[in-house]
Amino acid sequence: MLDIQQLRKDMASVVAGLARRGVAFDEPAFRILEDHRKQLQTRTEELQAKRNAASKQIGILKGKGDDTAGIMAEVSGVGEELKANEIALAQLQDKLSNFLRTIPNIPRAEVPQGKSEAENVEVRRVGTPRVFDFAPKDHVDIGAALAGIDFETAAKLSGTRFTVLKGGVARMHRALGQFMLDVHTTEHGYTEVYVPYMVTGETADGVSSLAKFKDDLFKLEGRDLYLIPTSEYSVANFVRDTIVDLKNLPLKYVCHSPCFRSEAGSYGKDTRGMIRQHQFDKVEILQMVHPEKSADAHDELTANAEAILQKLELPYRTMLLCAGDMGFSSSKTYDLEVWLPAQNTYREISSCSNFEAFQARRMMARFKDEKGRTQYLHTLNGSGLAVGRTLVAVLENYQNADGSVTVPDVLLPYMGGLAKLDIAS
RNA sequence: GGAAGCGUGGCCGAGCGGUUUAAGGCACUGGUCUUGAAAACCAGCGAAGGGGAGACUCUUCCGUGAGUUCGAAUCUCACCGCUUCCGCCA
Repeated sequence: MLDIQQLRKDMASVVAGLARRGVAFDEPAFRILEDHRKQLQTRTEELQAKRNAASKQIGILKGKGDDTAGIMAEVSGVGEELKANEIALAQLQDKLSNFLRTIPNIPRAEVPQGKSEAENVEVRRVGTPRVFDFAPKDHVDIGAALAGIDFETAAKLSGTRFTVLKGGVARMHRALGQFMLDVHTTEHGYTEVYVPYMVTGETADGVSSLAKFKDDLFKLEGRDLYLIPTSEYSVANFVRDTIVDLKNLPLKYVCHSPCFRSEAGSYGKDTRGMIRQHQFDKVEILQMVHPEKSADAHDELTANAEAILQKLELPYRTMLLCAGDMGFSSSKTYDLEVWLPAQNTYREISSCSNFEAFQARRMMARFKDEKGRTQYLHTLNGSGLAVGRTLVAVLENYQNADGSVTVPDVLLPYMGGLAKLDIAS
C-alpha cells in the first residue's frame, strides 16, 4: 500500500513513479474521495467532541446531585446525525482504502525504464554453459529414462500440472531442499522456520492484495483459508501488527515449503514438464530491516540466492527487472535465471525483491528507531531457490550421453552414497 | 466436538457505568552522580488518524463485531483466539 501522506503532499512524484510502470493514477477520482473524506471526518469528529463534552458535564452534575434534564435534552439530538456521519465516514474510508490497495509500488530511481520482459537489464552472467558432445535432452525425457519423473501417475491422481517423483530423482529433490536450508542457516545467518501451509484471508491480504490475486490462490471450501502460493505469505506475517525492537533487526528467515498456485491465466504456457506446476517446493529467504539498510540487504539477499547456484555450479544470469515487468508490491527486483541446455535459454529460478515499506504499511509492521519513533520496516524476500526448477536445471546440466545424471558434488552428502542417477534397466 | 476460565499500551498488570486525561511496574530515552559502567535519584515515554502556517488541538483504539446508555475497558449478545479438563486422533 502506498503512503497516503505522500499522495496528499507530493502527488506529482507518485504519478510520475507509477507512469514508469505504465500505470495511470486516477488523480481526479482520488481528489474527490479525499475532499469528501476531509469534510465528513471533520464534521464527525466535531459531533463526537460535542457529545463527549456534554456527557462529561452530565457526570459531574450528577456527582453533585444537580439537575441534568436541560443538558440531556441538548445532547439528545446529536446522536442521530452522529451515527449517520460515522457510517458514511466508515464507508468512505473503505472506499479510499480499496482505491489505494489497487495501486502498485513505485519503482526505485535505479530501476530501468521499460514495459516488458524484453527491456530487463542483464546485470551479470556467472558460469559458462557446458558444451555437449551429444544432443542434450530436456528433464522430461531424462526423468522418463531414469523412471524418476512420472507425469501419468500424477495426472491420474490430481490432473494436469502435478508431478510424481521416484527413486534417485525424488531423493535429489529432497537433497536440494536440505542443501539450500543448510547453506542459508549456516553460511548466511538466516533462522529456519516451519510454518502453516494454509493462511486466513487477512494474512493473505497482508502480503499482497487478496482482492487482486485471489484467482491465483487455492481456497479451502467453506473456510476462510487459502493454500500458500509461497511461504512468504506465512513468514512475512510474523511481523504483522507488531512493533519490533531495533536491537532485533534485521530479522532474517528461511523457510522450505510446498507452494500452491492455481496458475489461472497461464493456460497453455509451459505445459511440458515441471516448470509450471500447481504444487512445487521452494526455499524462501526473507528479511525485515531498517529502512536505511534495505538497498544493501537487497543486494545481500540476491547474493545469498546466487550462492546456491554457484555451489551447484549451474550457469545463470542476474536480471534487473524494468519498471513495467516488476511485481505489484516491489520497488526493485532481481530475477535469477538458470541455464537450461535443452531449451538453449535462461529460465527464471528466483525472484528477489525489495518491497521497502509497501508491504509493511499494509501489515502495520513497525519498529522503534534510534530516536524512539515508530517507523515502518522494510521487507524483502527472494527464492533461494525454487526447488523443482533447480531439480530441472541439475538434471539437464548434469546429464550424460548414456542418459545417466551425475550428482553435483555439494549434494553428495545428502544422497546417501549415490553419486550418479542411472537409467532404469 | 463438549465444559470452565481468560483476552487491557513494546512487555507485565490494576481498573468492572461518570475527574480514566487507563494506576503501578518493567523496558526504553534524556539528565544528575561516576575515570567509565552499574546502581540510585529526577524527568520524559502507548498506537492509529484528523485539523491548523504555527503554538497547539481534536477523534478513535482495552481480542473482533453488533447492542443498551446522555456516557462503556466496565453491562448484553455473537464471533475469534488462548489456557485447563473431557472426547476423538497422526
